[in-house]
Amino acid sequence: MGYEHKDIERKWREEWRKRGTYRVENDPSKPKYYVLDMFPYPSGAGLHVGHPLGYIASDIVARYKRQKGFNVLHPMGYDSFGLPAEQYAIQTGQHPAKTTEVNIARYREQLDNIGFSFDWSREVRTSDPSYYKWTQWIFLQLFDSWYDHAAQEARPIDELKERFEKHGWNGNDDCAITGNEELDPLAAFTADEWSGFSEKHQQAILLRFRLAYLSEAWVNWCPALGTVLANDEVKDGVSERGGHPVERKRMPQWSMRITAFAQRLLDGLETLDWSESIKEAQRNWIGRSEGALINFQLIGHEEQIAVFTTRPDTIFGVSFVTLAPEHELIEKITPTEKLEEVRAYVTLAKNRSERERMTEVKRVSGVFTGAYVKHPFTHMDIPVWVGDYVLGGYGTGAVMAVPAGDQRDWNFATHFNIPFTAVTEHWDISKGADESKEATLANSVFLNGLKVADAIPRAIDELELHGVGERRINFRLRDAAFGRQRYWGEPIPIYYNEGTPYPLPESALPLVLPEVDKFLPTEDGEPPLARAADWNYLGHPLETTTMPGWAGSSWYFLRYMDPESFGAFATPEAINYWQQVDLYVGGSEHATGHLLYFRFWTKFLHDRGWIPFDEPAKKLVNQGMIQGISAYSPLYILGPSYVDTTDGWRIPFVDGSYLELPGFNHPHRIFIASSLVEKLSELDRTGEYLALDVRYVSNGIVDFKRMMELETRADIRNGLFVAPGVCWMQGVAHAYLRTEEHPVTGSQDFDTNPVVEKMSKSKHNVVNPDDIIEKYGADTLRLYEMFLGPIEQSKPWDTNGIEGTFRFLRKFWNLFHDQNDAFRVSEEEPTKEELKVLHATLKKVEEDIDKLSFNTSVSQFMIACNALQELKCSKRAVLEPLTIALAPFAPHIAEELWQKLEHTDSVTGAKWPHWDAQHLIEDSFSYPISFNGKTRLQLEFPIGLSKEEVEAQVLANPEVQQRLEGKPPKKVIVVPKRIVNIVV
RNA sequence: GCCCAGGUGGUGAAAUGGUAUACACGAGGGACUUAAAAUCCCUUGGUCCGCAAGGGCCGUGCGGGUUCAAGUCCCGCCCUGGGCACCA
Repeated sequence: MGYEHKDIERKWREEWRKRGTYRVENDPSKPKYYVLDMFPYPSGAGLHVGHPLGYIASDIVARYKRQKGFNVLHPMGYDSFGLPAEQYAIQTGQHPAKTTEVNIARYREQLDNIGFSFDWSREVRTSDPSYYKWTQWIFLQLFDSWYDHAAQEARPIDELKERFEKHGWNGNDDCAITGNEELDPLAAFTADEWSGFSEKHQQAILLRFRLAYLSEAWVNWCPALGTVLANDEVKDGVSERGGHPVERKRMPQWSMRITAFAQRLLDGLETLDWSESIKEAQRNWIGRSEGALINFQLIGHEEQIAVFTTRPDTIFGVSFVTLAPEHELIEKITPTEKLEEVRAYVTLAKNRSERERMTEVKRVSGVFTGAYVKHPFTHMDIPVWVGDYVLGGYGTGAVMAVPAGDQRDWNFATHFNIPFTAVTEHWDISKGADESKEATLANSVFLNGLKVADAIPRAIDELELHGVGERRINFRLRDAAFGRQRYWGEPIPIYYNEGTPYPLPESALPLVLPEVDKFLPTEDGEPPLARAADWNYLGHPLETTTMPGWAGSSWYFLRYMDPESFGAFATPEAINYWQQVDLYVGGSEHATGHLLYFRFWTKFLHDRGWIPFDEPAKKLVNQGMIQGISAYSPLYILGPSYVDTTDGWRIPFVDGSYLELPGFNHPHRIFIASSLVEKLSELDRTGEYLALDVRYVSNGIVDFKRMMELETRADIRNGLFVAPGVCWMQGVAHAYLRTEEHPVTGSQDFDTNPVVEKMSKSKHNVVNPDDIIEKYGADTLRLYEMFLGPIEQSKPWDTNGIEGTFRFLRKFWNLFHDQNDAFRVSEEEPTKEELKVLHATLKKVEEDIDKLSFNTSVSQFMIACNALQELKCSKRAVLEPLTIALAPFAPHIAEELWQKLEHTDSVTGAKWPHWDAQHLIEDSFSYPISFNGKTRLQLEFPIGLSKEEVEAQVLANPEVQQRLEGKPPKKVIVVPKRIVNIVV
């Protein structure tokens, strides 16, 4: 009886599906609102309670906006290409498409249980050929484009070709050109020369300008995964997924020229309503720095060494030049007698893994090349060194070393005893470098006496005047690696004619992922696609690498606008109607990956005229993580011993006696499976903690009874548990729950150590939303997730707290029902007080949704419910609008009550109730009377009273008089409807 | 090291410069009940005085400041979480 959440929720899920309640049409007569959640990857683990947090928030906004009269696009789909399915395929032979299908079905089921208002008719999957046809199409457009820096936009490559035909190329006429430059700079050519070039040569040159291009590039090669990783997929020298070692390697590589858009990606941030931390992360990632490019003439060679510096003002402090070990001039300039030594160092430095270089930051290493350059102003000889503190991939791979102004240079110079002088006033160079921007220059000829800020432009002017340098803006952002030596991704629509890449014609799209016998690289190290029979286009070999995970997710928001569109990724009508995403909700871990590529592709599509806006999402909210509370029990290993049981199980255990463990109230007896003991002894992990499955833990105490109940179920291998008598862990074969000699009988509790950390399977702290919904219902789950705290904050999940929201829903239900659960709503006129509760709630909830402050709106509903219960109010005029307002938060119960209120339409379409300020007007206000800011008493006065009247009445009050002890107050401050403060 | 976010009861948290701790959990007490569940009511920052009614003092990471009034604004620190990093 009462609020039967299971029946209600089942009924309405079914009803919504039947009625097509959440279907959205592209209806230009209505104002639009686009709410989007970040694309989920359908992992095999399914959803835990942390995942839907953002979806619930966006669903509330979507439903609210719909009630406010907007046509709301709120779609969902799957970023369904990706590594885990492929890893699983390699292990099991199961086709990734199949695994993905199963995982998606599971995701869908879980999502459906929560009651989201997604329009599933618009679902997209990146691994669906009808979708990736357009991912490939966009790739072809990128291949067909170059970046015109003068116009600051992407243009068709044909225009560049025309330009070459007419004017040739002067070496740098404002075209973006990256990749291969440091190894093989592209020389200028005339129009005549261009015409004389072979087709192959012309294509090779055009490739240097295309926005999707193939080049020899340094890549992060991960041998264990057999693939190339992007910079943001590598963390601490190992792969982000799986933690395998990664090495630097040079190989032909498809890349995206995102660097061409660096300045616009930076500038565009100013226009976005995104969190400051995400914008800052992107700014750091793009890493713009202003400075100068300075050329140092090599002595005895034609070449110059170009360096980039942000401190050209310290030019007179240059005491040596350092090249990165990868620098191409090293071989050339090193005299024969030094060659062996230099080569040895270069080999060593290059082979030092990223990890070593990271952990040995403080270790200075380098070698003198024997070569010298000329100082551009003083014409003194400056030695050239090689040092691994200079990075090959940043700037020009060379620095002018100013030990007096840069700490790293100072360390290097000090280590190798290279002499140097101060370049700023009053500085003791024996103590370190003066990196202060407030310093005044010294020993610097024409810069003497200038502040750093003034010296920099002056130095650049001089460099330009002497033709030895120029103003230069440098970006940290690198071009994005685009090819993956992987099977489960979009095939790159490129074929090769005598080694030259050509685009497939649009008519050949989609280039469907072929069947292969194994999902592994071939014997000679080719990617899996090389295994496919007939992997060619009209006899020409097709590209065998596939696109990275971020390809499909860089434009998916456009496909939702028009998912069926056959002739375009979306029709112009659909794009013009839906425009940008109004609210984008997702995790902040995508700050520099997805969110940057997403913006990049949007800018590109804008430049080429396919979409009318150049930022994908106006407002972005990062939901915080919901953390798990892990329950730890100390792990004591006292040495393995075994007991054979009568039924043939080998019960390994560790000392059968109870242990008094420090910090725990109850004695422990811990048994550990033999294989585990061996493993742990090897690892020497005695004294560490083991995680217990949180399903058995309540308030930090293990509920032994519950554990026994749950573990008699079929799937006993799910997780670890420790009991007074038994320890059992996932993946340990020789463990058994019950023994003859050590029967587990009692319901003896024991303590665990709670630790708040990331919710994950490996920590046994995962809470599954399905379990919560089973017990409390989806509406309670939705409310509770919102009630936990501000959306963007991380917070631990504590199932114990959920009772509060569950109780609230039951109380709300009871407002509509009598003691016998008969529906009873009166048609009486509401009282003034009841109306005040209603309108205060509508006002607060509306304001809070606009601020995305959902926790406070849930509180307000609770306050209203408590107040109405107190007032014994069951009047339609109050409850009906409240039901509409609650619907975005708890749609099932609201729909049920709405129906009971004799409505035949859905509450989803009900107009959001208008709140009226007249119901909120108070007659009087209870003033806190404070003395020197400390509240001492309350006095009630009518609202209409003037400041002076209030002051007079307050001072006339006997209690106030008593506190004043007859002395006149220094000052009395009256803030109407706020406070009275008396200064004594 | 640099950048960003944050620090308030036992816990999750609330508070346009204006009554700090709303709402909820937990805890304690009580009502109803044969009992349990459910529901409802009361208490719940610390501390001191008082039999009590009630009252005093202290309290939003620490130290200063502005203000009639500071969790909120300013200056200087400390701590936690996240991001970046031999980036020239």
